[in-house]
This record gives sequence, structure tokens and C-alpha cells, in this order.
Amino acid sequence: MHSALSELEKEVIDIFVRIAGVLSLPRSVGELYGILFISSEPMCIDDLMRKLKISKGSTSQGLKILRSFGAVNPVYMAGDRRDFFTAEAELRRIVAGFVNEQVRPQVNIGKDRMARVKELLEQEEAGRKEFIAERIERLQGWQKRANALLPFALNFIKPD
Amino acid sequence: MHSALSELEKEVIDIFVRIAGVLSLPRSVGELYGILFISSEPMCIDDLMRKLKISKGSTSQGLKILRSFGAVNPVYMAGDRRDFFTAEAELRRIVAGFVNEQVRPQVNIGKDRMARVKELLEQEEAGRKEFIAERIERLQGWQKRANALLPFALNFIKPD
DNA sequence: CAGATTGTTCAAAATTTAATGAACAAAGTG
DNA sequence: CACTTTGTTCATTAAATTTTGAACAATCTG
Repeated sequence: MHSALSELEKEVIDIFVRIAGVLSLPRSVGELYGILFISSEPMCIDDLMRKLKISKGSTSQGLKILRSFGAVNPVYMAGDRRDFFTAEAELRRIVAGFVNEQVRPQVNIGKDRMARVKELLEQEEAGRKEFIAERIERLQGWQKRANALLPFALNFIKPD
Repeated sequence: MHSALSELEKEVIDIFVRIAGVLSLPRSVGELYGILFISSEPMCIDDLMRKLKISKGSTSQGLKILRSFGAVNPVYMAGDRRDFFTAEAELRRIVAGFVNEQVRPQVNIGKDRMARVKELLEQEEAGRKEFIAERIERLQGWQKRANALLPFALNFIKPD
């Protein structure tokens, strides 16, 4: 079968499947990005399904996720009404998209939670209050530092 | 029941359960660290089981994971042969432990994989080789930048 | 507009991951 | 040394996540 994955393709896909795991993304998302990353030609859903041997549903959903943070670019192919995609290869864009779509929402939830914890602290009995207050302050310090690191890390990724 | 979790405890535990999720650690690990983090007193396995209403097995395994990267400190309690623990509250230590135990191994596997990909590249036909070579080089660039960021991020966490 | 093509959605199935608890090992105690 | 206490391991169970594929919607084509 001419659509089988080469050793090299498998190896590269494996790398991205691993990365997907770290980022808590489905395996299929890693596979999709991986195959697009080493394909010089844009691919459509059908190409991707056949190459990766995954279902149409997975392919469609996986591409949706990849588009959501700009890891994949739609490409117009003249005379073909199927949607084609290439991998976005500029790291800064992908990371920025990922941070905005997947990370920042989480961070904001963290802030709300923090506010609620501080309210609850007031109701605490005097004995424990001191210790707990210290811990909450510490936790808030961690949050601040994490937030400060984020923009720096983004800046760390220089243009290619 | 006097061992039920207070609202504040639940809220703090929720924060750490969330963090555990981001780090791909089991929920129970987040719960364990969370309850220890807001407890002024060291706790033993039995305390933890009862407080969190999780099994002995989960508690034992969870503590094992937390110890593996130094997120938890054993505490000697005179006249009690059970093992007691407190939460390590110095962020730098926890992050350093986590990076050494959970992150670096992955990064090294990544390096091996990269080497294999470069071997396979040689067998590629001339036409595609050029494009693929560019992609692999790019991927390697990403890896380098990620590796460079790690020590910086560690340094970013100043002593408390 | 009837039929074909393409992409999306979502309930059900398959897979993966985590939690449970009983069996076991280790170490203390009298 | 028999008995208790404590912690770990691991096969099984339970829960969470991912994938599948058929139904559907949207769009094109002649």
C-alpha cells in the first residue's frame, strides 16, 4: 500500500504524540500535526485518515483542536472543494495560540479560586488562621511568579 | 463526623487537583499534597485516608510519587511508628525535584529519538530530502530553545 | 433541485488510566 | 516467637478519556 507511513514519518509522529501527551491533548492530535509537519504537500481530511488510519470523526475533531490554537493553516487548493491543511511551523505562533486558548483560561479560574479561598480564610478560627494565612500567601506568591514567567517564556521564543 | 473536609480545605485541595491535572499526575496526588499543604500538623497514611476518603493503596502510591520529587517531607514523631508527612513548601525544591524526576528523562528520550530521525533522513530520496531536512532542523531548534528555557525557569524561582 | 461530496456532531464502543482492597512483607512488641 | 501494627504491591474494578462511525448538515454540481 502506497499510503503506509515510512519509518521516518512514524518516528516524527511519535515525537509529536509524546508532546501531545505532555500537553494533555489526544494522541490523534499529535499524529495529525506530526504527519502535516513532515509533509511538503497540504493534506485534506481524507489524506489524513488514510495515512494515519484513524476515523473521520477523530480527524475532524483533531483538526478543530489544532486550528483552535493555530497549529495548522487552511490552504486553498484551486479546483478542489475539500479543505487542505499545512502545519504551522513557526513555534512562536503555536505557543502563543496554545497559551491564549488552553492556558490562560485555566490561570483565570485559578485567580477566582484564590479569591474564594481568601474569603473562607476569614471564617477560620484564630488558632489555625495564622498558619493557613501564611500558606495562602505563599500559594499566591507561587501564582504570581508563574504568571510572571509566562510572558517571559513567550518572549524567549524568538522569531525564526 | 469530625474528619470531614472544611470548605476551605476543599477549595485548596481543588487548586492542587487542578495543578496535578496539568502535570499529568493522578487526582489523588493533588488531593494528598493539598491537604498536607494546609495542615499545620504532620499527617500519617491513616489520617490522609480518612480525611480524603481514598483507599490505602492510593494513599501509599500517591505519597510515593510525592516523595519521588520531594514534594513531601517525612517527619519523625516520637513514640509513634507510623510515617508522618508534611508538605514541602519551598517551591524551588519541588520544581527542581519534578524537573529532575519527571521532565529530564522525557527530554533525553526526545534526544535519542532525534538522533534516530536524523539517521533515517539519510535514506530519504533526494526530492523530499530537502524539505524534510529543513523540518528536522527546525524541530531541533525548538528542542534547543526548550532546553535553554528550563534552567532559566528554574533560576526564575527565587528562594522564599 | 436531485444527487453527490465534504465536514461535523454525538451516542456508543474501545481504550487508557486511576482507585480499590485484599494479600503480602517488614518491622515492632510483649 | 506469636501477634500486632504499618506500609506496599498488584490483580481487579471503576472511572475517565478517546475513538469510532453512522446520522446529519452544508455546500456544490450538472
